[in-house]
Amino acid sequence: MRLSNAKFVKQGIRAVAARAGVSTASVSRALNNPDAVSPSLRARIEQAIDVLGYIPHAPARILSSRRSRTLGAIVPTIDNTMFARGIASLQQYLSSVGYMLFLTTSGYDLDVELQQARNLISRGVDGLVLRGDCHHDGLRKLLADNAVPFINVGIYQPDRPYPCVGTDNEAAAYRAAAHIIELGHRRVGIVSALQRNNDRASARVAGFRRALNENGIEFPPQWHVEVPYTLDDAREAARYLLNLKDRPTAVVCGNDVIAYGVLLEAERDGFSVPRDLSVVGFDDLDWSRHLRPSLTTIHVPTGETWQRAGEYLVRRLAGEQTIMHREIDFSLVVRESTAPPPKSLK
Amino acid sequence: MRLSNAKFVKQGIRAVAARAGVSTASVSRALNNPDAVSPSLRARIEQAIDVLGYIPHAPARILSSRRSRTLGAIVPTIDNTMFARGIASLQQYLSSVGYMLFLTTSGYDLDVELQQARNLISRGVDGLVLRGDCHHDGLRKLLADNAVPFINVGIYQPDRPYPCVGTDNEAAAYRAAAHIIELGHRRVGIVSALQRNNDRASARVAGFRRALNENGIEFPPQWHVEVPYTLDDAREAARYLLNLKDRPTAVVCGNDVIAYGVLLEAERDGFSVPRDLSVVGFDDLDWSRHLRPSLTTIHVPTGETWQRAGEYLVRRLAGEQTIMHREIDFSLVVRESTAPPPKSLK
DNA sequence: GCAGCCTTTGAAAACGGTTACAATCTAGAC
DNA sequence: GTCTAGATTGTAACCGTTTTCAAAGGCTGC
Repeated sequence: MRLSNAKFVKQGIRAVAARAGVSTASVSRALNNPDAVSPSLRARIEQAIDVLGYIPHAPARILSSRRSRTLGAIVPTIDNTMFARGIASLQQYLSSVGYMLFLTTSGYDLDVELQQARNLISRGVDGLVLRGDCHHDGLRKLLADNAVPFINVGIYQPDRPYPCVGTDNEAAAYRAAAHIIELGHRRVGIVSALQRNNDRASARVAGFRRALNENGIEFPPQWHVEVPYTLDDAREAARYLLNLKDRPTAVVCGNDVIAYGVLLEAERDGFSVPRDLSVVGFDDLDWSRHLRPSLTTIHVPTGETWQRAGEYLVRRLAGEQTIMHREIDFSLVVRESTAPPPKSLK
Repeated sequence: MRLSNAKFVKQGIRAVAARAGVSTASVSRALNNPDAVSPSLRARIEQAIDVLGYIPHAPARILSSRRSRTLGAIVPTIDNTMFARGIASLQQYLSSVGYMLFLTTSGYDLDVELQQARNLISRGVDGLVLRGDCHHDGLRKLLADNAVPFINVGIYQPDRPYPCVGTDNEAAAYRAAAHIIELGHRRVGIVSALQRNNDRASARVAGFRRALNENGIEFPPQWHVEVPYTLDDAREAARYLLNLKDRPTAVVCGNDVIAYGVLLEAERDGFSVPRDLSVVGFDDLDWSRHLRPSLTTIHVPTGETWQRAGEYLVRRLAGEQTIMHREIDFSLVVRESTAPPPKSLK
C-alpha cells in the first residue's frame, strides 16, 4: 500500500520538504539555484537539511536532470608517474569547479579502452578524457552515437578533426635528438617505449629519426630498442647497446625511467656518463634533476596539460567557446648527462 | 502529452522490450540474471540490444535497485607511488568482479576527507575504502548514520572496532631500527614523514623509538626530523643531520623517497654509504633495489593490501563471512645501504 | 481600487531502470 | 483427464530527484 501522507516520509527530499513545510520543488531549487527562492524559505530549508542530515541522491539527480557533473578518464595505467601526476591535476581542477572524475584504466588495450568507455557512458558521464588518439573504431562510433564530448590528451594534432591538448611529441623528440647532434654525436641509439597502441611513443621515435635523417646521420636498425616501462628492461636494453662492437656514443630515451635505467647500466658496465656516453630522457620527472649525473631531458608540463583537458570539457559542457587543438609547450632541459662524444669514437 | 504507444519509444529498456516483443521486466532479467529467462527469449533480447546499441543507464539502475556495484576510495594523494600502486591493484581487482571505483583525494586534510565521503555516499557507493584510521568524528558518524560499509587500509589495529587491512607499521619500523641496532649502531637519526593526520607515519616513528628505548639507546630530540614527501626536503633534513657536530651513524627513514634523499645528500657531502653512514628506507619501491648503494628497506606488499581491502568489502556486500582485522606481512630487505658503524664513531 | 507584470511557490509528470506480484504455461502425478 | 507445483513472463508501482506549468502573491502606476 502506498503511503501518501507526507508525515510518513522518512528520508529524501520529501522528508526535507515536509519538515520545512514546503514542496519538493522548492527544496530542489534551494539546492541547485538558491537565488530562485526567498531568503526566508531558503533558511527554513537549510535548517531542515541540517537537522535531517540530508544528502542528495546523485543517481536520482542524474536520472532526472540528464547531467552528472562527472567526467570519465581512461588512462593506460595509473602506475606511471606521468599519468598519476596528470590525473591528480585533472581531479584537483574538476573538484574546484564542482565536477567529479571517474577514473578507469585500459592497460594499453584498445578493446579494454572501448569497454571502459561503454562503462563510463553507462555511468552517465558528461564527457570523456582519453589518452592519445589511438583508439578502437568502435570507440569513435560509440562517442559519436551517444554524442559524448571528449578530448585526446597528451598529444597535439591540429590536422585531425578531434579535440586534443598536449605537447607535440614529435617536435620535442626532434629537439632532444638535435641537442645530441649539436654536441657532435653521429652515433645515436634509441631506447623507446613500446610503440604498439601508443601514439605518444611512436611520435617520439618519429621525431628522433627525423632529426637523424635531416642531419644525414646513418641509423642502423640494431640501434633502436623498444622496452616496457620498467627499470630492468631499460637496463637490459642499455647493456645490449653498450656491448655492441660498434656502440653508439649517445642514447636518446623515450622517457626518464628508461633514461635512468640506461644511466644505471652504463655506470655498472664501467662507462662514465657523460664522458663516454651521453643520455637524454623525456618527461622530466621530479627526481631527474637529483640523479648523478642529473638528467638532460625534455620537460613536459603534465599537470597543466591535464588541467586544460578538464577545462576544455567543462567549458564545452557549459556551452562556452572552446579551442579544439591546444598545444602545450615543452622545453629542453640541459643538465649533466650530455656532452660531446669522446674523441676516440667521434 | 504522454506517449503510451510503445512504438514511439526511441531508447532505453522500453525500446529494447518493444523491439524484442517482450516486457521490460524480461529485458531487465536477461541483463541481470540471464538464467531466469528462456534461451529463446534471451536470444531475441540480446539481438535487440545489439541492433539498438543499447547501453543500460547506471544511475537509473542504482536508483531503482539501491545498489551501485561501485566502491569509493579516499586517498591523501595519488601522486605518491605507494598509493598509485595500491589504487591500481584495487581497481584491477574490482573490475574483475564487476565493480567500479570512485577515486577521490583528501590531501591529508580531515575536513576534505569528510567532504569527499559525503560526496561519495551521495553518489551511491556501496562501500568506502579509507586510508588509515585517522578520521574526522563527523566521518564516523556519517558512515554509521548511512550504514555504509568501509575499511581502513594500510594499518593493522586488531584492538579497534573498525575493519582494517594492512601491515603493522609500528612493528615493521621496530624491525628496521632493530636491524640497525644489531649492526652495532648507537647513534641513530630518524627522518620521518609528517605525522600530522598520518597515523601510518606516526606508527613508524613509534616503532623506531621503541626499538631505541628497549635497547637503552639515548635519543636526542634534534636527531628526529619530519619532512614532506619530496626529495628536496629529505635532502635538507639529511644535510642538517650530517652537519650536526654530534652526528648519527645511521638514519632510519619513514619511506624510501626520504631514504633516497638522504642517500643523495650523504654522497654529495662526501659521506660514503654504508661505510660512513647507514640508511634504511621503508616501502621498498621498485627502484630501491636499483640504487647505488641499493637500499635496505622494509618491503610492504601494497598491491595485496589494497586488493584485500576490496575483497573485504565485496564479500561483505555479498553477505559473506569476512575477517575484520587482517594483517599483511612485511619483511626486512637487507641490501647495501646498511653496515656496522665506522670504528671511529662507534 | 484595480489591471498587469514579476516573483515566488506548488502539483505532478517525467527520467530509465528493478522487482513484487499476478498470470499464464508446462509437465508430472494421480 | 484433472490437479498442482514450478518455470516463465507480464503489469505496474516505485526508486529520489528535476522541471514544466500553472496558480498565488506582491508591486507598480494609474
